[in-house]
Amino acid sequence: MTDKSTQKRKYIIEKAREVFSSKGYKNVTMKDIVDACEISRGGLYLYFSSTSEIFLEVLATEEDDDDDEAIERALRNDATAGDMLAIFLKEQKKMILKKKNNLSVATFEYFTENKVAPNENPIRTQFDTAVMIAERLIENGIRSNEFYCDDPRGCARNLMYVIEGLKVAGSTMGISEEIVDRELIYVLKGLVPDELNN
Amino acid sequence: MTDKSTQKRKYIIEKAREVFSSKGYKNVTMKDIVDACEISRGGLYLYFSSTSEIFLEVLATEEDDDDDEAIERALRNDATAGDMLAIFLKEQKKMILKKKNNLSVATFEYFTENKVAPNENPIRTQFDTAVMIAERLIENGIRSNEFYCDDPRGCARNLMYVIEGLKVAGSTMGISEEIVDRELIYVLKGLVPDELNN
Amino acid sequence: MTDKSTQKRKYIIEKAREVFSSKGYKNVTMKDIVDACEISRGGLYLYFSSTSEIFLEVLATEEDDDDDEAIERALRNDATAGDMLAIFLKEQKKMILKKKNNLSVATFEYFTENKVAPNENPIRTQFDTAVMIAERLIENGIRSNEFYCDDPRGCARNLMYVIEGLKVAGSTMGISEEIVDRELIYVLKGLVPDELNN
Amino acid sequence: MTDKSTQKRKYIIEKAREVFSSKGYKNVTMKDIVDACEISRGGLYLYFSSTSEIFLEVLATEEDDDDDEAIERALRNDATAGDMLAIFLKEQKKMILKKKNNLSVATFEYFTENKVAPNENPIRTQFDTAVMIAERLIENGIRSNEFYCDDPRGCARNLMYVIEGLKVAGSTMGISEEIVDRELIYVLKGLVPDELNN
DNA sequence: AATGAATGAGCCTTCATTCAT
DNA sequence: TATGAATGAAGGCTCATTCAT
Repeated sequence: MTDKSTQKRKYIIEKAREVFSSKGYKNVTMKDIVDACEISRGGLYLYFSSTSEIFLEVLATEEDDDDDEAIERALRNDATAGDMLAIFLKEQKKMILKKKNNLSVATFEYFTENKVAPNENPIRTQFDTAVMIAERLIENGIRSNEFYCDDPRGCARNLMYVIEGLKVAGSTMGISEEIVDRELIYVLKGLVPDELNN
Repeated sequence: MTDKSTQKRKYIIEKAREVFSSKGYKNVTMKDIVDACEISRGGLYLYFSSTSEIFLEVLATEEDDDDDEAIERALRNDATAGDMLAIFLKEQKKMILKKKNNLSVATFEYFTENKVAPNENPIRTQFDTAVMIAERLIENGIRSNEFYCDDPRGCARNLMYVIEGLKVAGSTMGISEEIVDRELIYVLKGLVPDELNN
Repeated sequence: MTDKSTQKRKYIIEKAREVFSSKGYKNVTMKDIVDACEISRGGLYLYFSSTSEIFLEVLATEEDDDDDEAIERALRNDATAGDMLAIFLKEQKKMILKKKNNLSVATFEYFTENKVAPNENPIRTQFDTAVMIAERLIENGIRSNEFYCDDPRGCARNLMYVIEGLKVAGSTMGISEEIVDRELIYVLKGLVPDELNN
Repeated sequence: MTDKSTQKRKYIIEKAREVFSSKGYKNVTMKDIVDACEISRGGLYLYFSSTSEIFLEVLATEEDDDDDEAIERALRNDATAGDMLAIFLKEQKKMILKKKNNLSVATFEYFTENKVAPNENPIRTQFDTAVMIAERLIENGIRSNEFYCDDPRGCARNLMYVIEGLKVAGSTMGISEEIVDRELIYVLKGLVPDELNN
């Protein structure tokens, strides 16, 4: 029972993720999720009692992410720092350009109307994690003399804020791959010793 | 007549701006605006027939902005480039920290569900304008030897994307003034000749 | 004033006739009439206070009808009874096939929901008039030996009920000119001495 | 489930029939039907989403009609052709005089604003059926020498158009039983050999 | 556990009617 | 007289939520 119902919760979460991914947060009704899950209205209420509750669980339940894995693999092997940062940025680009399932719109919608304590806020957690990863990658590069930077954390943060900005731009004004590249390269230039920039 | 009704339109727009400012876009109903304006349901329909229509007019109607003016004044006088950039950033900070009426959430919501031709998109226009202003200010600083930068436009863009990122962060994770300052300073450091950074 | 306002009433009536003619009765709003007359909402209320009131006046105000006139002319001259009946029926056909401005739908709608004393009912009046005319035409024909009929009034009534039936059929099922002709001819055959039918 | 909901549909249809019967088509709102059914607004929308949809089903769902049955019975026994025609006409009279649930007004209203392909038009179908029945009855009478007529179909059609005309007259001008009788008798006289008319 | 019919609150929209100018 | 802005009642529709089965 408990086991079975845990399974069902997971099932609902995954279906709901798809729904939020394509419709954002506010546009999603319980019926949308009921339909996606092909269960009954009442059935859904046995597990969750609002879209908000479901959404939080969707966020809490990490999607299987082969990307982080790719980075882990790279870190374990002998990839150069540049290679690894490239992998990281490629992932970020996918999200900016919506080439991958993307909860960012839904998340934005959710957290703009539901204020949450900072430390419980998955958005912040994800952001902080991303900053940390970027920082680690940059430090790696510094150690291997590929990059130069006297404030790796500051740089990582700058990078991530630029990426956030690009995500918004992608959703609100539309943005081309070229523009994303241009901005990312601008940031990266600051990491490369001057003589290489010429 | 026409004059009076123009007044009323303006009145509605301003009330609506407050509403969108505090509730975003999707959550706003015609009733909300009716209530804010203290007019009748039918009365509102005399002027506008949907929240979307109203919202677009809110965007189109520039809020009286003493900030641009402040910058203009500064430009006319003998303010240093640094002073002027400071004024510009102070304004941006206000928006990030929501210390001033802020449509960015509503705007985000609107344009994520209503795709618009790039050149008609007020968001993009505003963004481009801000980039232009920042670029101009930076160039000023370069001319007066206050700043150093070999890609003023790139730097202006980087600055604005960071600011966009900070706005989102402000809306979704919450953000303190310190953090905003830290990020802006990080960008500015890149503008100042190295010897001064020490 | 009185004179001027009488003119205006007439003006409104005629514009309203067009509206009722094309939209029926129930679909017509005060605004429709206001728009057709190009006057103000309040202005219309100075003359009439409901669509019902206007509609009754439309009915009461005979439309200038060149058809009756055509018949009158025919009656004055030496047209044969057959010619005259043909003119009469041609008019009826126009109405059935909606080739002329036609209040019959509006009238039907009005009188099905507003019961009126028989003698004040313009529909009945018009119907009775039409029966009378038909009767007179038939009698003419009998006198000239063109027609044969021992119950001219009954025949006239039968004719007019068939015509009413054809009007409904025209509005509800659609009806072709051939069918109208066929039915009218069926009735007329009863008027022609048997030997001529062969 | 399906069975229960089928029952409910039927229930709604029957209640709606009464409503349309007494108020016509255009005056009927979803609320009227909700009230008649004593269900909730939302409940009705579970089954139907517009008055139009409901009305079409009302038309499609034949009301239990003991009349056709009466005729069938008569046909099976040794009723004379005259008897049978009398039964048929009695039914028609009921409808003309609104002594039985009568959708003709509503139907008229519906089909004057919703044009439908002729063969899908239930009004036409019903009319054609009635003509056919009348024709059959007349032919019966001819075979038994009760009636005389050299164009049974034409006569049947004439009869039905007169009946349609009488229905409209009933709705718009009001009509007495005597008048109905008079008109029907007029038509029937044409069926009876002359010598009997005296 | 699961179903899905039913409810009713809440927003949308239109229109007859009024009223200050 | 004439205007047209303003009102609010009425009806449409959707959706979260409940509940009998």
